[in-house]
Amino acid sequence: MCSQHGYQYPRPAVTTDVAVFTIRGQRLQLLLIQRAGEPYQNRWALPGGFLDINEDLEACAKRELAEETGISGVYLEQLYTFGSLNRDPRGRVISVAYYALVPSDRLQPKAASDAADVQWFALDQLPPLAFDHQQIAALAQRRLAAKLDYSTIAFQFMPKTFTLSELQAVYEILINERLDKRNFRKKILALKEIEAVGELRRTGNHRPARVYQLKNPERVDIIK
Amino acid sequence: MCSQHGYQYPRPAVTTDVAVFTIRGQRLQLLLIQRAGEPYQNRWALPGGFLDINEDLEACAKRELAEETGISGVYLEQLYTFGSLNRDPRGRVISVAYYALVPSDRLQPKAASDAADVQWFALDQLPPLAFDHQQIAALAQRRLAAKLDYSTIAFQFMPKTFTLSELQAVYEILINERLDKRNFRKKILALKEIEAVGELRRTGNHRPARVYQLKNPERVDIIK
DNA sequence: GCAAAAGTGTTCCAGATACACCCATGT
DNA sequence: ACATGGGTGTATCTGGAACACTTTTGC
Repeated sequence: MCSQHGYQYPRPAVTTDVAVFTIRGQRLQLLLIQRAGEPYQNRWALPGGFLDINEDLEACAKRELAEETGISGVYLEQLYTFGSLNRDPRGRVISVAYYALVPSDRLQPKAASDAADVQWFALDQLPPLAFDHQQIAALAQRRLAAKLDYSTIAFQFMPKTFTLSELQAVYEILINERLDKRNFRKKILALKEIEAVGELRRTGNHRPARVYQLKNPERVDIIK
Repeated sequence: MCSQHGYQYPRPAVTTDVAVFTIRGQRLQLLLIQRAGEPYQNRWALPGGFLDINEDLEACAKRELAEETGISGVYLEQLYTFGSLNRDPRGRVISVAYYALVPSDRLQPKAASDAADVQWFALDQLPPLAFDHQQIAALAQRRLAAKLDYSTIAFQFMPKTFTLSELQAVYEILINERLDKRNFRKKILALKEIEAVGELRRTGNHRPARVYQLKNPERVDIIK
């Protein structure tokens, strides 16, 4: 099989791993699976697995994510490719890492296939991770933070419809500081990325809020 | 050989390819090699090649670059990993793409090993490229353009010592517009990334220019 | 009527932009 | 002496930051 393509040298294995983020309980959280088999049995790890020979890289990331956690249809972007010689005890394994963002209303992952358990963890309370997944998670977090202020990536954490206060709360969690309400609304509306849906949302003993939605839900734009 | 690591499914081959940029003749240019063998014999392509099983990804990029073009010791950064099913007629090949920047005084590439020829091409006059290398080059160029205004990456095009006018000329070529001399100098010096070397450079019938150098030549900082 | 979040404009400041002249050299 | 690129400071503009009160609802 190895020499089927005319290049007969030993080949590394290729995997994809995905750092899945969401906002939950006022915290940025990361989705981990507990490994069912060796190596690193019972350790927590990023969802991911081996690339099928006839499978696109991104398709592999999506498939493993769906198989291991039940999550699909979320924003997914390639992060970096990790290939240190000893990152996997099974031998030479190259991992093409992705990161994904899940809206806060679709976060009921279910353990499946080769994962013993699936759980969200706050980023400042991660358990020890398998392989170099700590490094991957850290890079993903940095990339996310960087993209916050020159793209509309934060919108990918929002459900289909949301209020401006909900959006502001997401931003405040992500950058970890309070924002001025008027400046925030001015800036967001100036982006022309969201539109009022026409309804009001009443959630308690106070004035109801306008409901908004993304004009292009799939799209992440570069701003600035 | 395939099952030496316990994972016995067919594996893709892994390569690295490098988009090498320099500034030459008032133009941003890309380094290409002419392929000596099949597939795409005689076509122009990015330097690159197969990953050795005991070789780090970045080491592979550096090695192929040195072998095929004689270039070494330049700024190198991972760009993106390409893995479309049919990007290589030899079969399933994943390419981890890098990009590199070469100072304008070290740009005498020499064809070696499996390259028939090596040449610089202006980016708006590229020949047809092998594989998906056109796509890789285009992405590299976009990444370079993006990094220009939030990092000090442009300094990597400069030789060890340079004048502010030379630096400004590089910026003007990269962003393709004229800059104001006073504002440019103010901004660059405010970065505190370069220091006067103490000498003057006399190049013609006019006042000699102060010579500068990078404080941290290897380093690319994120600014803003 | 009171508590609680939604909604709304203006002033101020800092960083970017526009702009013109003298300096040192080679011929 | 003149042509050529090197070197310098100030006024203006603009986008971001700071800031407080009224509105609508549920209880």
